[in-house]
Amino acid sequence: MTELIDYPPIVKVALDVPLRRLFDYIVPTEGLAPQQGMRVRVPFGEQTKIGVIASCNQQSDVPIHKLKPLMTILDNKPCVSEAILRLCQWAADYYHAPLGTVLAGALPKRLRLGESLPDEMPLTMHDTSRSVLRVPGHDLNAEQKIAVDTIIASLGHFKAFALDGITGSGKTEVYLQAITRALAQGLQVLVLVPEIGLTPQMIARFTDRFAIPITLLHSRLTEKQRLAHWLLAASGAARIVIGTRSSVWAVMPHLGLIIVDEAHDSSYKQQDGVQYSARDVAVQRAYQANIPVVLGSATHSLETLYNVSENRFEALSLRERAGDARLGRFRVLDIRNERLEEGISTRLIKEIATRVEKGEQTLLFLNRRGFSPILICHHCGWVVPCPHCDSYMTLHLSPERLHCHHCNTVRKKPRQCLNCQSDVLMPVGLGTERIESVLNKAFPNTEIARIDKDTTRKKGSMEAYLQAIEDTRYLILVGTQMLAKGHHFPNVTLVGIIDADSGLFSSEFRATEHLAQLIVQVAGRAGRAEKAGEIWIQTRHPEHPLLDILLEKGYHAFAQYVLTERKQAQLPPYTYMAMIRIQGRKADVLQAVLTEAKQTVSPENLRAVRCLGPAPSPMEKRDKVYHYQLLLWSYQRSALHDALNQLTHFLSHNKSARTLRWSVDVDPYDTF
DNA sequence: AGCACGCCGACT
DNA sequence: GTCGGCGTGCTC
Repeated sequence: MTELIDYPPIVKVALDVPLRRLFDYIVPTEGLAPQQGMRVRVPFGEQTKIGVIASCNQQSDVPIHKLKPLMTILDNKPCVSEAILRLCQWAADYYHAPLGTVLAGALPKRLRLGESLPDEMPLTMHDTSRSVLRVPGHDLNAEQKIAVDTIIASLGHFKAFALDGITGSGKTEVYLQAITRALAQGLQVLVLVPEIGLTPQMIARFTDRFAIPITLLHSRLTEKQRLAHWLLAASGAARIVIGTRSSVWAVMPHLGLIIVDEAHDSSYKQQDGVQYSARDVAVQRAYQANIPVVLGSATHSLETLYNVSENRFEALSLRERAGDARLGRFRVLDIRNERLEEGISTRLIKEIATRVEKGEQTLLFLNRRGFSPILICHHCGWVVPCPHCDSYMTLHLSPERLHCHHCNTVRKKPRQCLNCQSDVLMPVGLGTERIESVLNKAFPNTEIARIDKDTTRKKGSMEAYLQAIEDTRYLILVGTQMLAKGHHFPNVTLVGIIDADSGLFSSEFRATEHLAQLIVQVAGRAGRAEKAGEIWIQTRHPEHPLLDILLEKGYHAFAQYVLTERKQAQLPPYTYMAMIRIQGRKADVLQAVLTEAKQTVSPENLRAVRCLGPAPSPMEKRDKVYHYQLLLWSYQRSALHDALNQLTHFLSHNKSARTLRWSVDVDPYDTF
């Protein structure tokens, strides 16, 4: 036993390396006492790294001669609070990610790089006697009042709410009044939004209402600003924090309420690195902190609606449309055998023309940018491929080029077919640019705005477009679904969904859900009091049951129908799904590694977990790299979890797998 | 992920 | 001769 007594104090440190374990270091006798959540600088191989102490005063499994002493303890009090460390530990476990990587995503870059915390944190303001309100709230209708009262009554304990409110139903007013009460109790409030640039109207409502500063956390901040704002939240001085995805990790010592606005939005799912869902992490955070969380949306995800039906979440409904807003009318436009002008039916062109004459705006959606997805030889059928991917190059017109949307390769548009030297190369298929050009021909004297990734790349250009649209400087707007997020366009009286069929017949299992969300979102965003908008949907399947249910009975009936389909197909939310993705330069190696990995899952686990693959990803080769995947799903979360543990264990230790890139995606958003 | 080490090919 | 390609191994 003497060696136990003589064993020096050690700390377990989480480092941002792709190794799913902690590293033990000897604590030098000099200096400050280490505590959980403090940052340390440690030697690591030939380098030094900054990590976070995950635990203290523990035994090490590593022989003492292999342990190195840590270099410095960077903090004199924990930089990561106990609550956030616990949340990160949960996430590391749930998403099968290294704790150090999760923690790295939770900290501002400057803290990750070792910048010291200020000695004196800003003093915390807890003057609850002073009013936090600049102006009193609006009068509430009956449903709003129930919602606010229910949320307020749950302050102080865990409860998850699905606040269901169409645009204009007064969801934001419910947030504001619930927040007012939380602030009056001296609590901090965290508001998550999909993209800060798309919510200027909401932020304006907050700053107009509250006399206290609103602290923002989003990607457009400089690192210096981000650190300052983060510190305000961590000190408790910031009472209201509005932020995007990664703000779900912000240290907030007096957190009392979390709101996730537009909770169905896909931008809450991180698609690289640790593939977490900020919506789900927010619910877990509320659970751990024993506080309420409100998920707000007009088109809740099927997961959320399922949680409501299972009584895990409580539904709060705002069905009345407050004030002057009116929901648009739907029209299904059967385009079978119709003459199409570059994808747009003459009927839709005519409808646009009547709006243009009246000076009203039209909004057209197509979820593909560029001019045309392929360029094909009219004589031999040759299509211009991407040299690095298993895909074809998208034709763009201004500037004229071929562009691969998967690896960003750009090349000149060829004059002739490289196969048969024919000079008849035809663009096939639709993109936003093509829609724009046909409308320019049809409406030569009308201003047309195209809004997609190509036209809004520059900082502030989206905001500029939104302002110009509000000022009716454009009568026709063409865009991808980024145009559908967050804005209300009162002068828009016509919305066109150019291609509903690509959503109805996609191989992605969430495609119909996303199409329905888009349709309902745009229906709520267009129109005003005296003139409700019309939503025209072009399809070759006007009798499609999903379209019929959505338009006749609404999103909820649609959601129930799709849920029964998901149940029959054994898909989420009835089953739990995960995806292992692996990337490398040799397809056969990827296939072999995943095959071997799959074989290591124990038989008792495989009985409860279904495993599909290994298979090449939908686009096998992307940017010179091959992608393979293993799809797993189970009725039992724990069985899936165990299988993932076995797989990640194998991949971490297997010789050929260690040199490859691989990732785990729990609750994948798509199977791509 | 980084970084070192080590073994083969084509260049000042 | 050696510079540098990337396969292999390791990080408390």
